[in-house]
Amino acid sequence: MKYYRFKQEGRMNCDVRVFATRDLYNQIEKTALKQLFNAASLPGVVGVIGLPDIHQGYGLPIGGVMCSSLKKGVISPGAVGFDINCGVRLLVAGLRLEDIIDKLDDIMSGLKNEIPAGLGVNSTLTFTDQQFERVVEEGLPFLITRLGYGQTIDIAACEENGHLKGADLTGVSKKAINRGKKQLGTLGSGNHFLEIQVIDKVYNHNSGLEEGQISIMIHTGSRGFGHQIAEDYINIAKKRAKKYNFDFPTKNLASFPINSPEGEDYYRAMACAANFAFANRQILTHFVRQVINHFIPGTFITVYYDLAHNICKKEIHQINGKKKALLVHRKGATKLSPDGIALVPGSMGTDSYIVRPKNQEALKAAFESVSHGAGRKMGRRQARKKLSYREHLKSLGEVRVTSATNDNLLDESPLAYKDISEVIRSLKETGLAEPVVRLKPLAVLKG
DNA sequence: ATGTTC
Repeated sequence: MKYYRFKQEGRMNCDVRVFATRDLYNQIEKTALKQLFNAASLPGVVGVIGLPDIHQGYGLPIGGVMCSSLKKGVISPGAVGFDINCGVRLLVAGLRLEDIIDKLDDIMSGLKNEIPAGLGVNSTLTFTDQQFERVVEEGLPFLITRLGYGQTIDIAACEENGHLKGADLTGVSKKAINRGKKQLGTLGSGNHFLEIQVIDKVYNHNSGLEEGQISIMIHTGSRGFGHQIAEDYINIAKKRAKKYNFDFPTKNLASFPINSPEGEDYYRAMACAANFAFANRQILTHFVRQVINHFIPGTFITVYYDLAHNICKKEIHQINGKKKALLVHRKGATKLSPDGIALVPGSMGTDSYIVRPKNQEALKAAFESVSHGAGRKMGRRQARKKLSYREHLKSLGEVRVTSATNDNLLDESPLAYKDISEVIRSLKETGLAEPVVRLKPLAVLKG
């Protein structure tokens, strides 16, 4: 286990641990570290960690985890971020590379036709007010058993069974609901993608997966719905700072006491956005099943796992050797599944991994968290300026890219992201995780 | 990330 420990001092309420080797540590921005110290200074915060690839974010850095005491702590909309339950789902098909390779182009254009993608794009589906309310409050169990999008066996394969409890639409603005209702069943834009992959290396045979098998990865979140909820509550938190006599170390970490009316409202609204995102990935799964079965009838597609990158949840962890009930905020970080696996996606056109914990002590010290994927190396604007289309195409190699909009292609180029193998190496070196399976992209539908 | 800049 390898981490840097910053002892509690000044306004901090707890230590900060940053999982990194010396090399990695030297690459971390000062501003990202400062954000961790700020997080540790919020009332009732009892644990803050940074994962090896942290970089500056809004309030809390991407790759940051902040735990507050459920009794005395805060809940911070900024620490969850704007894309609530942005996350990744992995599907496994009963197909091998040779079964699909000749039909890949047809399947990709089928997916492009079926799945709305891009900024501000709306769904092809319509939901009544009541259906929408039940989907976001009850999550996958309702969507699957009552609306028919998938099979009940899919539910158990998702983090929290695809349903964050306590979701309640009453604290969600009309504006958020109106945006959300039109967007359930869409891919989105930016780094969101849908990718067909082949399993090209199995490090551990307990994974149940075989080399040459086909998988599909879906990366999307809660679209305008979660974004609006985040914006609404961040604004409220900034305004209420006085009421609760909070002197936030930075505005962007504005928070509520967990047990305040506003704090409870945010949790219930955040849970709605989390359920929306689980449902969104489930509906896209339904489209994937339809399209692949259209071209290759009889194909069985299972959900391998589905996890969140940006969320806060009530969990039990050890603090100073004692079990404590915490509210764990993860931003650009994921929790290991009950089976002890996590998905670590690469950028568009690069490898992804399934990982498992390497060192149990590190796992506990990190509140069972690992990195969420290859972070950005260049900002969006910087990527557009610095990269040429030719370099970008070359970096994609054999990977076929279908873009919904052909917009901002360079923003999401593999060249604008860190090398995923470096992220995996850093997880190994810090003892957080090791690879179980490597997935190689064949074709990607870019959002 | 996002009907694209508190």
